[in-house]
Amino acid sequence: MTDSGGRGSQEAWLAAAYDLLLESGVDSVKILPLAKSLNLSRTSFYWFFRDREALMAALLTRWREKNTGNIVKQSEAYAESLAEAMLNVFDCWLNDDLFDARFEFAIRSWALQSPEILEEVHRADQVRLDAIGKMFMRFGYAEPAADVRARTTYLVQIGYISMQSNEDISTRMKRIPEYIAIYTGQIPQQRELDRFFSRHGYRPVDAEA
Amino acid sequence: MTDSGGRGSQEAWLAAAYDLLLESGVDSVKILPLAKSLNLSRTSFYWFFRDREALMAALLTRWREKNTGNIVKQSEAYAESLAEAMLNVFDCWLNDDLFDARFEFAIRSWALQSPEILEEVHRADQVRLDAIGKMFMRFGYAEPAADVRARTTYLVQIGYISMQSNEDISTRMKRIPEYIAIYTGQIPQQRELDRFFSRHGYRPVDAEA
DNA sequence: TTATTTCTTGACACAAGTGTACATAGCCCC
DNA sequence: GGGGCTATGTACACTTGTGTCAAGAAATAA
Repeated sequence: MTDSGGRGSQEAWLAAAYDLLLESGVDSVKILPLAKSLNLSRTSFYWFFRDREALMAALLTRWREKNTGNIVKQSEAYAESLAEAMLNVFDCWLNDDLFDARFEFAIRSWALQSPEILEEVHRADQVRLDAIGKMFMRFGYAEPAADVRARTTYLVQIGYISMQSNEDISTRMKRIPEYIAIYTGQIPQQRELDRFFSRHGYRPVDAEA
Repeated sequence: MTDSGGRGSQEAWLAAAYDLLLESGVDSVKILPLAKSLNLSRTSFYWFFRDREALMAALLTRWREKNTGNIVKQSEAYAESLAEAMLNVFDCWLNDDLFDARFEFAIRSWALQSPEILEEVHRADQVRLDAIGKMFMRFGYAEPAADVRARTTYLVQIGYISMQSNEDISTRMKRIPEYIAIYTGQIPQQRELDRFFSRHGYRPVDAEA
C-alpha cells in the first residue's frame, strides 16, 4: 500500500506493519507475514529493527504524533461562535489527515493487552478532553458543564470509531447539524454549516427529487 | 475467578476463557494458558470442546445473550418523562448485570480481525440504536433528531468503554444530571435523580465540606 | 577496479501453540 | 468385583512464530 525507499527499508517494513495493524490488530503484526507481503526474507527485517518490539514502538510513536496533536490544534482554532468552534473539531472526524480513526481503534485494542499502551491511551484521552473542555469554557461554560460536554463530543467520536462502520460521507454529513445542536445547545447558522460542508467537498442536496 | 462444576467442566473452561478474553484480548485465549490456570492437562480441553473455535463460539453466544437484550429492555421500561426513560437506560451503564462493558470492548476488538464477528457487532449496534431511537420518538422527537440523539446516548457509552478508564462511582454519578440535560435537552427533576441514585446505592453529597 | 558499506538470504536453534491417538484413572450402578 | 461412562494425562506429529550467525549480493565511493 504505502511505500518508499528501495526494496526493503525501515519505512517499508513500518508501512506494512501499519497496514496489517489496521487490518487485523496487534497480534497479527508478525514478522513472517510482513516479509511475505514485502516479498523479502523474514530475517532481512533484523537489519532495520532490533526486534519486533522496536517495530511496535515505532508504530506507537507514529500514532502519538498524529492523532493527539491535531485535535488540540483544531479545538484552539479561531471561531466566532461555539458552533463554529465545534465544527473545527469535527474537521478531525472527517479528514483522515487530521485524525486516523482506524489507527486509533487499533491502538486502543492493543491497550487491552498491554498496560504500557493503556497508560499512553489514557494520557492521550486526558489531553484531548482537556483541550475540548477548554474550548467550551472559552465560550462561557463553567468547569463541570464544560467537562461533560467535552466528554460527549469526544466520546461519541471514540464510540463511532469503535463501531467500525463504513458509512458514506453524505449519511454522516446529514447528522452534523443535529450533533452541533446537541453538543453546544445552540442551532448552528446556515453559513457556518455551508463553510464546513464546502471545506470537506460536500454539496448538500436541499430537496429530494 | 468464576467457577462451577467439578475440577474440569465445560463451564470451567468457558469461565477461564472469559476471564482471559477480558483481561488480554482474543489472541490470548489459548488452550495452553487456560489449562495452566485450571491446573489441568491441555488436552483435557478436547473432551469438552471440539476445538478452540468451538470455545470462541461459546464466548460469542454468551455476549450476544447478555449485552443487547438488556439495553432493549431498559429502553422500553416505563417512564413518565424522557429524563426518567434516559435514566432507565443509564442503569445498563452502571450495573454489570445489565451490561458487561469489558466484555463488550473485548468483543469489539475481536471484530477487528474477524469479519464474522464484525457482522455480529454491527447487527447488535443496529438493534440497540433502534431501540434507543424509538424511546426518543415515544417522547415526541421526530425520526432524524431521535436517531442522532440515540447515537449520542449510545456512542458516548461505547466511547467510554473504549477509554477503559476505571473511575469510581461517585465521579461518574456527578456527571449524570449534565449528561441527561445534554441528551434529552431537559433538566432532570431532583426526584428522578434521587430514585436513580438510590437504586444504585449511591448517596449524593450535597455540599462539600 | 577495488574496497567498503548496505542490504539479503539460508541454516540453525528454540519456544509456544494446535490437534490426534491411546492409555489410564475414578466413579456409579448393578 | 466387573462393566461402562466420564474425565484426565502422555506421547507424537505438525505449524507458526522468534532471533542469531555467517555467507553472500548489490550498490556506492575512492
